[in-house]
Amino acid sequence: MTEAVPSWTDERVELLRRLWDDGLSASQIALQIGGVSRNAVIGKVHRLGLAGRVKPLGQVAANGRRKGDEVEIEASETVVIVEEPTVPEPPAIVTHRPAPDFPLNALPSAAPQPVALAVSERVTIMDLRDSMCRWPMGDPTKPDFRFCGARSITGLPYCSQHAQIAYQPAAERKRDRRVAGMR
DNA sequence: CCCTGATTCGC
DNA sequence: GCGAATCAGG
Repeated sequence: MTEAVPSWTDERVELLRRLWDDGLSASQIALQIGGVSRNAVIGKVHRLGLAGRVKPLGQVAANGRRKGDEVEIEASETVVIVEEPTVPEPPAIVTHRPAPDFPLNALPSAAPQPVALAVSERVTIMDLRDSMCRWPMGDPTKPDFRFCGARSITGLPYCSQHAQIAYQPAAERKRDRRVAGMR
């Protein structure tokens, strides 16, 4: 069965609103809601009339694209006063309870390693640069402890692989039907 | 190249 | 209504 995604149910729309309002990007929202592409998210956002959220300060940035249309110099500059002059959009992604932190995987086999990717990159805290996945690998008390180090999703501390593990969408657990290996 | 959101348009 | 493809930009 292809367990077709419910489409935009009230709950999903609600979640979408929340996340969008929290300033998450469409792709991030798509990952969390699950089953939808970022395009789908953007499309929905527009249809809901949520588009044009808080702009990155200053630039009201009109739409950049206008196909066969000529200039449209209407728009009375009713410049919006930014509500919060000092709000850099912190990590508001905590909708589903995040990340298991290192102390946990000290357990025999509770270590988060369902990801069998080619662990080509694994870095020590020293080499952990920005935009690198901070998923812990190994025992933090041992010298061989490393972080995933793969490219993290913008705005998140993890790469796409680990982000999906850390931030699992509120799955519809009607009867729980987790089939391993979708996609 | 990575990422953003915006728009169009066939379904 | 939906979202892939596309566009425009950072």
